[in-house]
Amino acid sequence: MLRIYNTMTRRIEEFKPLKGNRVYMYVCGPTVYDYSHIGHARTYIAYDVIARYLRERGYSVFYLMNITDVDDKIIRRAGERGVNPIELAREYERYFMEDMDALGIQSVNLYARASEYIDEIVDLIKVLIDKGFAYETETGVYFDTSRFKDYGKLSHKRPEELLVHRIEPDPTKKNPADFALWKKRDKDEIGWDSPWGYGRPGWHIEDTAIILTHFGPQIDIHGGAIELTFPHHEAEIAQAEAATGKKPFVRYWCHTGLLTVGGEKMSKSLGNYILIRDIVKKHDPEALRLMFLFSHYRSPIDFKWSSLESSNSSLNSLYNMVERLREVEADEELSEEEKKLEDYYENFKKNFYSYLDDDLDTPRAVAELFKLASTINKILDSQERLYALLKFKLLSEIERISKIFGILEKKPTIEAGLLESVLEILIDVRGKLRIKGEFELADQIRDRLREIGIILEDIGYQTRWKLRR
RNA sequence: GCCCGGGUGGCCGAGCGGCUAGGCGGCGGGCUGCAGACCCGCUCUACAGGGGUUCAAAUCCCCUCCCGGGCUCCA
Repeated sequence: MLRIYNTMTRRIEEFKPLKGNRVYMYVCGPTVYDYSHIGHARTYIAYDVIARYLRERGYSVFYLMNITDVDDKIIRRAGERGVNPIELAREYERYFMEDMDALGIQSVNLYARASEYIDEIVDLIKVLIDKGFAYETETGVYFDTSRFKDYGKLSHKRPEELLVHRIEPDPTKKNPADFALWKKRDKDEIGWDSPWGYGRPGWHIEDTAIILTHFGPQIDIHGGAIELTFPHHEAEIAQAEAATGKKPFVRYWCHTGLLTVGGEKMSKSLGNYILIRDIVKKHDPEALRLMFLFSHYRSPIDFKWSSLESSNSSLNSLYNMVERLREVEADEELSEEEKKLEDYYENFKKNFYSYLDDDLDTPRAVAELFKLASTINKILDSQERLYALLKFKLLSEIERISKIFGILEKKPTIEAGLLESVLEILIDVRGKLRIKGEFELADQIRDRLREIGIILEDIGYQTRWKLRR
């Protein structure tokens, strides 16, 4: 039985989708006005693993993510650069996709751009006004939080707490807690026509419109980082439930812990802003994934380069084990030791999946994986061969795990550039043999290379190579 | 100020009433022409501090200290 923590109830609950084994899953995507940083990586890797696990568990998951391409920050940045905001958004969206690819995140079924849902957003706002949950002022259309009794239920805030605000509220609002559905703007800014005049959507409405369009009034999982709980997700509940009348809008609210660098939230002014693209240049993305798996998705993580390096070593040791297992010769006899390993393996499976079932407890599952690795290494140390069926079982299990975690997915391949370097080393060593007069060995190298299609030609003590046609 | 999370061994990080988590690093040993990988052992009875509850507390309760997040920009 799969159980998952629900921010709404603050409890771990049994996971039961609305419609059989179909899972509607939505995660708040990025605002594309800058390169993505490791905080994004943390969040999206966490949901990638959740989606992968649900699928491995037999659920048919539709994973939907929005791309916020209409937003104040985008407009400001575009203004600074003198470019069109949508063009700027497309550019950073492309970088975002590249980063997701680099991190091995392919689990999202559909990315939805806010700008392509303006009609749906306008329709949704109309419904909210008609039902008396929203009102128009000279600056925009606002959601009337006093009309929605449940406002605050997700973030567990009392109504009086909602009156506290850091930013000066728009004076036309009835209540400081009310939030914008439509912002009226001048024609010189990017925007769209609406029944309330030219302008653009508020921050929270796009997600609700996209969800209602693709999934309808109720979904199974809605995710995002913990910082989005209030006001963003609170507002989404208000918009959706007020508009459709169906409760709950979301069956399981998931929130991932925040990532800090040097104990503080990343910011450019602090100089602790680490981009995904800078990490993957120097480090194995799988090491980053493993680093995140070492802690629970809801726990905060303080990023340290030393942790990433430590995870890289851990990853290497797992790869070594897998390689040894792949290469060991199979036989048909089951030894006493192998019997024990088989029992251990059955036990491992039980533990491993029960930990993942328990609110995706990857730290404990990963711990089990390392114990398994150590057990496999021991047996590979103690005997030359491995019982064929056992070898097969272990390898297929590891493959399944690698699919869930998105690690150990690289097959050892040599790309062309590397192959050339290897050839150069070989030619260099052969040259040294010739200088020493060890022609027999040098000729052997030349002959064996010729057999596989590589021709060596000596010109004095220089050697060049070409491929046989 | 109010509301949430946290503070665990050299480092990272689980556990959340009794049952050796795990990883990384270091040291010693085994294996090895050398290196690497791997195995064994040690570092490792650690849980911010102070009270309390309990047969039993890192885990529950109270107080204090420190850190992070939210309180309409945020993954």
